[in-house]
Amino acid sequence: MRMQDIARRLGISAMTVSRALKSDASVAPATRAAVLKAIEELGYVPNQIAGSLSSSRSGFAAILVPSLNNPHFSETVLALGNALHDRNMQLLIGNTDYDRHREAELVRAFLARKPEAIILTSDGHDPRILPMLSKAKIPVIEIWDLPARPIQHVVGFSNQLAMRGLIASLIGEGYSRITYLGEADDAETRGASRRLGYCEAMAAAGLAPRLCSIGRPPATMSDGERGLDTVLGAYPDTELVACVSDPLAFGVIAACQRRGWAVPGRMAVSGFGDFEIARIAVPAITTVQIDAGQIGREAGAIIGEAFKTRRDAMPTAISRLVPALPCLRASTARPG
Amino acid sequence: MRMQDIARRLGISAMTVSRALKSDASVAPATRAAVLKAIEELGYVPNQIAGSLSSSRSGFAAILVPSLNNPHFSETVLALGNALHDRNMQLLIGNTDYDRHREAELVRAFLARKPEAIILTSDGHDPRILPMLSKAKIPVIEIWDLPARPIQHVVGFSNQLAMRGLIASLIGEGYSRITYLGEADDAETRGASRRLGYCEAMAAAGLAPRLCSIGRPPATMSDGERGLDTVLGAYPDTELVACVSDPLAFGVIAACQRRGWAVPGRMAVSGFGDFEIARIAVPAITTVQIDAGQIGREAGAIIGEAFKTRRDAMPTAISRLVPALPCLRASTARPG
DNA sequence: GCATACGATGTTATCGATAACATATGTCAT
DNA sequence: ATGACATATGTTATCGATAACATCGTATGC
Repeated sequence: MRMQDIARRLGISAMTVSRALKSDASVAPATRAAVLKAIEELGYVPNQIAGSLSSSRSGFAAILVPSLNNPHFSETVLALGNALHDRNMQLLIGNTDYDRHREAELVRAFLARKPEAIILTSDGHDPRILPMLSKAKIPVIEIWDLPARPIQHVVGFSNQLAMRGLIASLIGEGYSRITYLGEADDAETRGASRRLGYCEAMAAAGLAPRLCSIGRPPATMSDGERGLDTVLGAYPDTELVACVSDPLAFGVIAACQRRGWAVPGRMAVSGFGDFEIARIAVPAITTVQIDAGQIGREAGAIIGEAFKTRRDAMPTAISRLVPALPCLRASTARPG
Repeated sequence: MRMQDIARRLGISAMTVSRALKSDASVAPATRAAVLKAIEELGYVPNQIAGSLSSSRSGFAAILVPSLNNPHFSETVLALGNALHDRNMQLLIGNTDYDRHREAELVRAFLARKPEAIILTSDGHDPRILPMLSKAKIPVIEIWDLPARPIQHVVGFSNQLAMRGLIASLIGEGYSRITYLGEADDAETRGASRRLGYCEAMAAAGLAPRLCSIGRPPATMSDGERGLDTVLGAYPDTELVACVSDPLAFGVIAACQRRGWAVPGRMAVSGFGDFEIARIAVPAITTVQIDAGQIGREAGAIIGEAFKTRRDAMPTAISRLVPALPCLRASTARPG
C-alpha cells in the first residue's frame, strides 16, 4: 500500500496525503482529518525508506555502546532516546561488544543508512572510521571519556581525574598499601585512564604504584572473585583493593567474605561508577558517582544545537563535562 | 558521492559497481578489484536507503526489549546480532522501557523502515500492533515467555512452569511458609506468570499462597531492600522469600544482612534468572537458570528458516522451547 | 563451422515519498 | 473593484541503487 492508494480512495493527490502527515504543512483541517481516518482504517504505515531517500532526512541518530549490559550505558541510551524522541527522531543502538573492529563495521553499516548524528563511546577507535565520519558531514559526539584527540563534540568526564580524586581521598583516610585491580589489555580504554589516575594519586603521596589486572574489559563480578588471589599473590600486605569498576569490587568483596575476612576490617575495597549494587551491597561500596542520564541529555542537546546551525559545516566543536564525584562508603570505612 | 561517480571515474557503468559489491554477481575479477580499490580510496559508503528502496530488502531485523539493563536481554540481543551478522543482516534494537504504548510506537517506527523480521519480548502487547504486524508480512518472533495467544513464531520457556518447578523443589526441601515477592501492576508480564507458577506449586502442596508485591517492573535491588519489610509486615512468620527475580532477591538478602539476620539461617531467599550476581553473592542465590543466548540463536535460526520458505506467505508458525532449570544454592540451604 | 550458452557489461525503468514549482480559489487593503 | 497575497491543492522531477532486460563477445559441443 502506498500513499497513492490512500489518495485515490479519497480523490486527492498523494502529495496532499504526505502533507497531511507533516504537522506543519498547510492542509485544510477537514482534509487532514479524512486522510488520518483513512490511514487509521487501512492500517497504512508510510514507507520511510522512500521518504528518507526523497527528503534526505533519515530521522534517526545512531549510538554505539561497548556493552548493553551496563546500567550506565543503558541509562545514557534511555536518556538520549527520550531527548531525541522529543525532536521526532529515533535512536538506533549498536553494540560493539568492546571490539574496535566491530565498532568500525557498525559505523560503516550505520553510515550507509544515513543517520543524522552519530554517538560513539569514546574508547579508542579504529583509525579507519575517521575519514568515513568526516565525509558523512553529520554531528559526531563522543561520550563518557574525554578523548585525547576528540573527533568533534564531546560529553563526558575525565576518568583519570575522577580516579585520582577517589584514591587521593582514600589516602587521606589513612590508607597507603592500596593495590589497583584493573583489566588486562586495557590500552586506550577508560580502564587505562583510571589506572593512570590511580598512579598519579599514589605518586603525589610518595607511594609506589601497585598494579594488578585480571580478565579483559568489561570486568565482571567473577573476575573480582578470582582477582583477590591475584592481588594477594602480588602484594600480600594490601590493605585496600581499588577496583576499576563496581562489579569487580563486588566480586572482590564476595571473595573476602568467602574467606571469612571482614570488609572493611580485614580488607577494604573500592569500585568505580556507583552502580546500584554499590549502594545495596553489604557493606556498601566506596565508588565514584557519575550521572549517566545527564550524559545522554547533554548529547541530545548538542544534536539539537548542531541542527540549528546546520547547512554550513559544523562551526565549533562543543565539549561538556559532567560531574564525577568520589563517594566514600562502608567498604573503606576506618575502624572506630 | 554516488555509485555513478565511482563508475565514471573507472569508465564503467554504475550497475557494474553495484554488482561488484554483491558477492554473488558476475563481474570480471579485475573489474571488481578496480571497483573495490576506488571505493576504498574515495571512502565511498553506498547509500543503503536507495538500495533498500530499489531492492525492497532493508537488510535488518528489529528487536524490541523492555530493558537494556538486563543481562538476559543483552545476551539474547548479542547472540541474535551474531546470528544475523552471519546472514549479512543488521540488528536494530529498540527499548520499550516496559511500556506498551512505547512498544506500539516503536513497532510503528520500525515497520516504517521495513525490517525483514521483528522480534518482540512477549509481555502483553498493545492490541493495535497486531494488524500492523500482520500487514507487514514479515516473520514475527515472540521471545522469552510463551504467550497465551502467539502472534506467529515463539522462542522461550514457560515462566509459570519454571517457577512452579523451583517452588516445588523448595517445598521438597522442607519449606512451607514461603512468601512470594513480585512486582505491582504486573498484569500480562512475565512476573504474572511466575506468580501463577508459585501459586500452583503451593496449592499442589496444600499450602495457601502468601503474596506480596513492591515496585513496578523491572524489580530492582532497592525494591528488594524495601521489600523485606513488606513481606514481614504481611507474613511475619515467613521462612523463605521467593522473589520474582535475582536482583530483587539480592536486595532482600542485603536487607536481612543489615538487620543482622543470617541467610539462610534466619531467612531463606530465592530468585529467578541466574544473573551473575546469583552465583557471586554470599550466600549464592537459589534461582532458575535460563540460557538467554540460546534464545537469541534460536530466533536467528527461525529467521533463517522463514527466509528459505519465503515468497508464499509463512506456512507454519515455529515454536521452540529452551530449558529453564531450578538451581538450588546456599541462600536456601537447610541447616545440617 | 555454426549454433547455443554463458559471461561480462550497459540501458532503462522502477521503488515510494517529497521538494520544487504551478495552479486555483478566496481574502483583504486601498 | 482590483491587485497583492495567503491558503489549499495538484503536477513533475528527483533522491540513488538495483531489477529486468538487452547487448556483445567468446567458449564449447557436435
